[in-house]
Amino acid sequence: MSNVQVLPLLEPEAAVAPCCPPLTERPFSAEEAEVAARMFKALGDPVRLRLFSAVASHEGGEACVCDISDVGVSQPTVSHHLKKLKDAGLLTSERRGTWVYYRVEPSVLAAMGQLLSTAAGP
Amino acid sequence: MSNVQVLPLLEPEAAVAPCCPPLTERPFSAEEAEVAARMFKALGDPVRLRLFSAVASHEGGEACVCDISDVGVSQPTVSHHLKKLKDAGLLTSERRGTWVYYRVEPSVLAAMGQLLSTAAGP
DNA sequence: CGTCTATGTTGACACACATCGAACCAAGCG
DNA sequence: CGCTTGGTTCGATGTGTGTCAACATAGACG
Repeated sequence: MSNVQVLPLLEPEAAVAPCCPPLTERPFSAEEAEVAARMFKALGDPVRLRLFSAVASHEGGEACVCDISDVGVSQPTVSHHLKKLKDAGLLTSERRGTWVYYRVEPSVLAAMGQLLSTAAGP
Repeated sequence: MSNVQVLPLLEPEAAVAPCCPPLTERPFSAEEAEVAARMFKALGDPVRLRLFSAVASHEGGEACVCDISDVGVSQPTVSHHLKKLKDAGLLTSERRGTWVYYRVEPSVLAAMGQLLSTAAGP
């Protein structure tokens, strides 16, 4: 049983900087690939991508679950995917009264954008 | 008037737009999410990410399998992942004599970069 | 307190996937 | 032609994942 749950807490500063250089700069090391693949994987599901996009594009940068849960799957599945996005560090959640609001972790888009930035920019 | 270049500034589905608008622009439709998730998923594996990065960063933009197959898995597994990347449209392959060369599909980085581009740059 | 709505959690199940060894093609070389 | 090296395909196997129904929790409200 290799079900070790060692989740290294993502410190805010650690989450921002050390993700990775652009994919085109040099071959990724195993560690870099592990970290970056986790983000890509989290967005590698259509339902999660729609949820993420719905939150990211929602006004104010945050969205209540009730506003984004219309993606064609059951409510527990939505909750499951939101949890995955949260575990991957892409979203944060906060309960305010009856509803739970999700919000995009700002550093994430920057990190992934840097990953895909070509060395030869415009 | 045959060399008119239409700039796809306001028409996301026209011309260049290879798959989707930025994630932050509006909620993705099911079809957009399906297409985009396929690319993210292809890069959502550490081994594939290392292979892709190795090809993308290799000089000349292409690499022989023999040059990038040192990622800690067996050679059939490497071939399997390269095939997946090829099926996802991220890589192309060409046999030249003894060796097989892989090369990054150029439009891919642009497409994914556009996906993650925030309306307001950093 | 009891009840209703909004989310999260659990258990179960089917399917997909990553991985390997072995067998199989392709090109060069004696 | 047989041999060697490079690469892909095949079959099997264990693990991961998406999904749902059922249950659990957290506030709001009467």
